[in-house]
Amino acid sequence: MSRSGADLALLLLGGFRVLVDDAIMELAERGYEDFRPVHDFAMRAIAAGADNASELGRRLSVSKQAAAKTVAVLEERGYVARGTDPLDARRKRLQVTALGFEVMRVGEAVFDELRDKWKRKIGAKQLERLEADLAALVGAATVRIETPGWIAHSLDETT
Amino acid sequence: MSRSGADLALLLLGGFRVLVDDAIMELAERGYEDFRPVHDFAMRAIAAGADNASELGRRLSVSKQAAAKTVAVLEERGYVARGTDPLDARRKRLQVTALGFEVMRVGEAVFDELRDKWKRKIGAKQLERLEADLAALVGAATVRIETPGWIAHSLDETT
DNA sequence: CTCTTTAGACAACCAGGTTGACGATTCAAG
DNA sequence: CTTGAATCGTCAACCTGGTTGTCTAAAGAG
Repeated sequence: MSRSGADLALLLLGGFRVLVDDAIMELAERGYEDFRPVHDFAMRAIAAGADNASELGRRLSVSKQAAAKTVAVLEERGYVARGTDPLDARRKRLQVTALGFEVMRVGEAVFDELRDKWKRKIGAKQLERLEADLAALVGAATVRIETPGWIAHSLDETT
Repeated sequence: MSRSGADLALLLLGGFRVLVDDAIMELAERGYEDFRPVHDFAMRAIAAGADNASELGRRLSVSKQAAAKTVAVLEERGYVARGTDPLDARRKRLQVTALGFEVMRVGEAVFDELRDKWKRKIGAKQLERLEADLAALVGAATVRIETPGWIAHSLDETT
């Protein structure tokens, strides 16, 4: 049953989408409306020390303007707070709020539950094997989760 | 080594991106500049009988305007031709050109080569296993490859 | 012959990125 | 202390790839 390479790509994309769509839907049901992976990524980066928009942009490999937009929605939802920096009047210091940490925790739990569901379907051993194989295949390539024309551009146009 | 559910999602996305980015790069090197999965999809649909923009839109679950835009780039690159329909003066009959079929064939070959590379890395048996597992997990969910706010919206908002 | 449906085109808009410019502030160097 | 370069955040304009709404022309049903 030798599938084609294109089918393999579709399966991978399908797996990702099923997982993420389910997670977003579940999060919405639990009261966290329209929470997306990119939000989680940004909050993690902020919690990890990217406490201003420019730095956040650098960490996410995105322009500072794009980072600022993301921060704006996170602030609006109450997931991060923006204060002034006493040491540098240019900066707006970013901080993940309690609510922000909560939604991150719940998001993690939701993903873990989904993974458990998969584990029950194909078995723990095989799921770990699948993950190990994928890790080997993907290698060191860092996954940039947003990427607008994602399906379009290669990561570094060596053209 | 129990990974988290979020990591699993990232691995799947990473696998897809590595595959697709490599394929696009390889296609570009072979002279097919900026050829993307969505183009292949559209051409297949056209070849399969969606011979006008409105029908194409319906098949791809996309507005007829979006379909028309895709057709425009395919026509510009010489992959599809647009003629008049003798039976219906409203329609512009679409046809995949010889060049169009060529790029589809090459694209398929490129993907198959990439799959072979993976096969050499983790073994034929295990790759087939991986595909079978993914197929079981993804289930019947049809993968809509474009999807603009893909990472955002769920397929059918049962909210 | 008239009413409704359909194809395709045009325009306006949206999301989520991009680049460029700019004022305010910081910092390094003379 | 002053001055020039770098950096922060913001604003504005633009790009891509979708969307909806509107319109004309053609087709088809009654």
